[in-house]
Amino acid sequence: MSDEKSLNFIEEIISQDLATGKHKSILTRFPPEPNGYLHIGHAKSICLNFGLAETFGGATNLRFDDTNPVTEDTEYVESIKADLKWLGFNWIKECYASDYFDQLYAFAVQLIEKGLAYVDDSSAEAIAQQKGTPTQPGTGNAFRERSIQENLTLFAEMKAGKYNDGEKVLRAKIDLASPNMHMRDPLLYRIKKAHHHRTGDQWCIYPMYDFAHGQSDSIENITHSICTLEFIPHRALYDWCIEQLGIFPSHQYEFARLNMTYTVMSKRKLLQLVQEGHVQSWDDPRMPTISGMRRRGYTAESIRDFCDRIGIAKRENIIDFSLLEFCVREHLNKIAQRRMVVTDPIKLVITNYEQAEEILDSENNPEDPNGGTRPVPFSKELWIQADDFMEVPTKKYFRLGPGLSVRLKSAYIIECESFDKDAEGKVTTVYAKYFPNSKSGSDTSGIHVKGTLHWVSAKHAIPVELNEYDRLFNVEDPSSAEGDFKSYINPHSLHTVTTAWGEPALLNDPLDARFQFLRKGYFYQDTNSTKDKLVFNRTVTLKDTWAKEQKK
RNA sequence: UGCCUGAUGGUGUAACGGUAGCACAACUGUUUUUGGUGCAGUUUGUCUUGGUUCGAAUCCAGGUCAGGCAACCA
Repeated sequence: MSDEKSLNFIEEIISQDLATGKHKSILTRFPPEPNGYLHIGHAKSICLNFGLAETFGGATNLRFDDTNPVTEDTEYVESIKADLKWLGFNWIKECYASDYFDQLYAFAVQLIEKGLAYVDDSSAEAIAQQKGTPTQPGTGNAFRERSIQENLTLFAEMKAGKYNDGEKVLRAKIDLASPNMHMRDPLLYRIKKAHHHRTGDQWCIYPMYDFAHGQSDSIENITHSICTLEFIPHRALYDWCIEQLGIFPSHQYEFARLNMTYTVMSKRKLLQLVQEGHVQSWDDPRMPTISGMRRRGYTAESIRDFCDRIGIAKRENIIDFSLLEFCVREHLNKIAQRRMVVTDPIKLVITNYEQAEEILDSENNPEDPNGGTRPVPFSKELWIQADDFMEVPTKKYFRLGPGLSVRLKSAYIIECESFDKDAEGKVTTVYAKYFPNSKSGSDTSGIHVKGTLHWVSAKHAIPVELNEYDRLFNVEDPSSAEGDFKSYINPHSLHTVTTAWGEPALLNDPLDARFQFLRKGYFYQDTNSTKDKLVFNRTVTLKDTWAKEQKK
């Protein structure tokens, strides 16, 4: 570890554990509950857990924390695995907490035998009340004093299905006066006569998180069990279970979860967005889900780079969305194929161009010396952007206007001569002459222009549809803003451009190609795109210093 | 009134008693056949009050602020 890069606090703990011989090698785990789709916050945890194993020569288990049958489903198991693979991570073992149900049951029996657990017949409300408050100790009840034998019998009956949901629970017997609420006789098992996606109807009692997670870690010999800050108060219980059971001492460490500006990260809120139709699906490109980002065109590399850059610490944070965008642009700039697409088109007629057409070459990627070129047809009538022409140009406007000259990318320098307007005063056609000796690559004209425009030959153009995305919320922190977070949804987060013209090369490009549409942004073909109707999602815009200049 | 975390520029994150650094953002300039990219630069920071020390972001004590802690969820 001679890197200049400093270690985060978990890496420091691990390198010490390795140095002191506490562990010969490390084993981490990523433990999602299969009740929803993975999002960028999970990606942080994934990159941490798998990254740690990579850095220190260990391995990582994928473990589904499936102890609540009513919320979980195999659909989620599959999507989680797909997202993980797409991100580029490989787990050494695929595990399920439900694989340990027998073992966990035996652990509970052990605790009862040691007089450390009891069956409680109280209602949920009664138990909550008896727990006291953070400032007041809890009070016991008579069930707490049941004999070991009685508890054993009752617990076996719970397992056998003798009781209904909510009739009885198994609780640990710890300390009702503990300043840590989680130690006030926490629930270990509850009755749920529900179908489990893996164990079916084999069980009707299910372990709670606190009785399943640490023991699962221990069973798998996880050395470093890493979770988020809200589990800090659970650690005492995690340790208590392991100690009382005398099993492999896994340890829990906590880091701060990811928050990002202009988005929400809780599963509950994301679910609302989908169910109430604010977005179209879990993989809507505006969602912070892994599948949404994938569909939008973010690369796995850029997401991993992002997770690397945000760091790991214990303080609450809210990361600028622009950092994610930076990571995406940085990667895409290196790999994206350059293409020309005109949105909001107006006609440009080259008055002195007499050939039927000619084929020009344009570089696929100026950042890649081996990127090669593609043929681009040029002709007398072209499409250009409406905002690349101004009837009365402002200062520092480097585009087209009466008498102004620009270069057409990979083609010729032109000079604007005149223009037509329609009845409403909207410019419809621009007329310009071209300089035949200014052809790209063999320019002998000696003319210097400040602007270069992208264009598409009208008779060769293919129609494309573009989905332009903006941030989903119009405030930085919708979750802590006053009122309902949904009232801060940006109504313009999706703008669909139905009449755009693309260059013909697009027809032959592979489905999963990454594009930069010159001067517009990075684009990626949508899952609903077809050969007959090409649909592209805007992954991210280009940085636009001209737009900033205009705002001044 | 309790317990647990934490506090370094706008946002993240380093500095492990000895020069407060890096990245993003913002802003300049420069290069450019993308107002992209690249390159160079600028601005902005140790929550507070005491103490220990030659020397404190770092150690100690008090305070302040922020977040968390009670679900038959994870």
